[in-house]
Amino acid sequence: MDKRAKILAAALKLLVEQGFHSTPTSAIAKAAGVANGTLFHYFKTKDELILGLYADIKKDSLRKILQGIEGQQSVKAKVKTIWYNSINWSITEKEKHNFKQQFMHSPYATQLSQEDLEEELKLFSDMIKEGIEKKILKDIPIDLIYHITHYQMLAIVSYLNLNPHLIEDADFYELAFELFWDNIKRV
Amino acid sequence: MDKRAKILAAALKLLVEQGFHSTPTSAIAKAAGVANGTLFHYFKTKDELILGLYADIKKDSLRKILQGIEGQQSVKAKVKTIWYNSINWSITEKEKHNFKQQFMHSPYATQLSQEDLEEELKLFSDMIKEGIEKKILKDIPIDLIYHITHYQMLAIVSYLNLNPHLIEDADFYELAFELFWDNIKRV
Amino acid sequence: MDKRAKILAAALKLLVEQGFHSTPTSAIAKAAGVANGTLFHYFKTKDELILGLYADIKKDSLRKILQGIEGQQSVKAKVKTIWYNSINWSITEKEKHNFKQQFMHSPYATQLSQEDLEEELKLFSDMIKEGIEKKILKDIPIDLIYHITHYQMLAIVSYLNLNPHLIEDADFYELAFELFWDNIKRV
Amino acid sequence: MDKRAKILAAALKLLVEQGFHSTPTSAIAKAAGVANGTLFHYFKTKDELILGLYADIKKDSLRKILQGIEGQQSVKAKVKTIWYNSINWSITEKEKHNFKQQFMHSPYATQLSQEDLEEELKLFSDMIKEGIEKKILKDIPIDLIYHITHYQMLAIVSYLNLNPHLIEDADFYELAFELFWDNIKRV
DNA sequence: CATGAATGAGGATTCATTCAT
DNA sequence: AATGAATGAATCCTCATTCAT
Repeated sequence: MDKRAKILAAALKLLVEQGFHSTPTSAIAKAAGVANGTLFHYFKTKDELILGLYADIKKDSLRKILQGIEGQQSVKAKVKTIWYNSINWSITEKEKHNFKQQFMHSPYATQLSQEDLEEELKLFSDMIKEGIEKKILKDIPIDLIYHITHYQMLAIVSYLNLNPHLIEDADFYELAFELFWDNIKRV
Repeated sequence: MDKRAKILAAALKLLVEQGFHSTPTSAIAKAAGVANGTLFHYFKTKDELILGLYADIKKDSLRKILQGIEGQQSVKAKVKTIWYNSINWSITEKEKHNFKQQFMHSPYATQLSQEDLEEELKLFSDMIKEGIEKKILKDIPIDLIYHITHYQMLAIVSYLNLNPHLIEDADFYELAFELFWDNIKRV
Repeated sequence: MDKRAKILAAALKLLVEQGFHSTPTSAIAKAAGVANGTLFHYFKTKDELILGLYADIKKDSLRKILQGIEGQQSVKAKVKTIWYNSINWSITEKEKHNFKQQFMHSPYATQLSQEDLEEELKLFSDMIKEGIEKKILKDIPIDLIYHITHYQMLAIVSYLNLNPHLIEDADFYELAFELFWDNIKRV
Repeated sequence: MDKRAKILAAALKLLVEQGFHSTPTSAIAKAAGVANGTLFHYFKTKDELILGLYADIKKDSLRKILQGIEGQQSVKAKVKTIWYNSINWSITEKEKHNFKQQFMHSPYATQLSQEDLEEELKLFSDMIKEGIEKKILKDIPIDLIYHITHYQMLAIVSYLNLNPHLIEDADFYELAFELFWDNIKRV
């Protein structure tokens, strides 16, 4: 692992544990095993480090979420794959998930471009559109469906973190997905 | 308005705008129209101010959310009242809602007691239990229903903030509630 | 006990325990059972309180030290009385003794007038002069004898505080006085 | 002189002049010609600076006090060497002496370990023991002799500071030592 | 006399950032 | 590229003192 990666890894751990402002860059450098100044060689400012970390995490998240979607035929199967991948990523990459949540609810979020915010929506809007056209999904605005979906997944992640024994329980995922599907499917 | 209230009001405004750590206590005092030391006369530390503000906001939120629930007969009417009150509070008290969200995703949240975290759940669990027993709601864990409900409301609030013209649209609330009701009602 | 006395008593206790600058006037007022402002009604400033406390303590010390000296005939008996009274006062009024020591080694000491500093010396100089003239004491400067005497007593007080079991031991006082007497008596 | 030494030198001067609590760290840094933060780079807290200064001064004092003692044969010659070295150090290093006195009479002194307090006693106890065994010194507890000796030296230092013309007067030192010697020698 | 809320200057400490090596 | 000593602005908090009641 090169120094840049070491710094990012240390930053992720400490920023999530202690919060953005309560984590000095010196602590990050120390945890990364590099000198104080080295951190600023790779990231011009602390903000750049945090924004860079967010970008890295988001890229990682999107990549993992889309895995296996190509092989799926039906809209429901595609949605299920994404739904499962999302929750799986948030559980296995708990620190990254927490970082994202903390980031999105901090003043840093205002620095994100419109484009950035809508990136995820765009990836899924074709699939949602297809679902609506095929009368599988409710005929409501695409971004409303996206919103509901996103928060449904957050609900399940939060619930799993409070009930960790369910993480390995395949039945629970089935149940949770069907709950969610009732929410958006056309009746 | 007494000085304590002035300080809390100024704190709410600034903390939401600039974030917890980027808001100096001096700025809060100035905005409240009191001397620097006065803030510390009412709140021993900045943390105590933030925790105190959270407690105040939570109390306000719970009070408003429960309004009018006594008059409702059916489980669905009760749930609808709470659902509507919640969203209404989050929209009309946008700053307070944002503060709560930022607070819950910050390291401050870890300072909350278990009791504190479950307070809202407890208030609603009887109603949820009644719904399950009467075969109106799905037969799944109470706290799972609570979780889903909570996040559904967050989704709608977030969606309304992105589409402010819908805030006055009664039809949208009907639509959104029915969506949500599909999610938890027994089929 | 009136409020002024209560304040002085509380000040003595806290100032000795925590030091002059680490003891807020608010803590003194609280310990004295009076309001913050009341302290400043009796003492215009914190410095005035400390100086006033010193003055009180010094007066108390001098009064006790001179007790019973009138009844003594010989120079040695007079010196012994003073020597014993001094040590006794420092042991029984330990807090006052410690306050005096801390005061004398602090920058406050520079605020004392020359007169103030020499008051004790003057009280004893006649006795010392008599001792020298009667060839009982060594023929060395009066203030040197006074200095040596003063520090001898401090030595014994310090030693007694480290060995508290000797405080009740009359033999020890005899021994200690003879040691000291060897120091200043003419041979 | 490196920055750490510059800070210690400035601290010594200012702390003695103005007292521990009346001397801001900013004033020390300024006097040392370094930035405010630099002081905290070398000393984590103001307390650590003061404790560190005390440790340095004590080391310096002990080193100077023991100089030349190896060459002395008799117990009296050894004691005289130490007595003279001690007074000499206190007079030439007046600021350090005053710092030590102020420190020992402040609440900082309670932070010293038992070991720390007894270090000087231990250095001299062999010599005192030898003196008692050879029937040169009075047969009284070793630590009592040490106490008396220590305070005798303080008395002379205090006297010399009030009478500076005697500092160069070799006869005075002879006189003062003989006075002291009468105090502890066996008769 | 007594109170205690209010003040605001002052001080210890932190920390992002720079830069000479 | 890497280091870590050095910087000084920024911030939390303290506390002597005032004053309206």
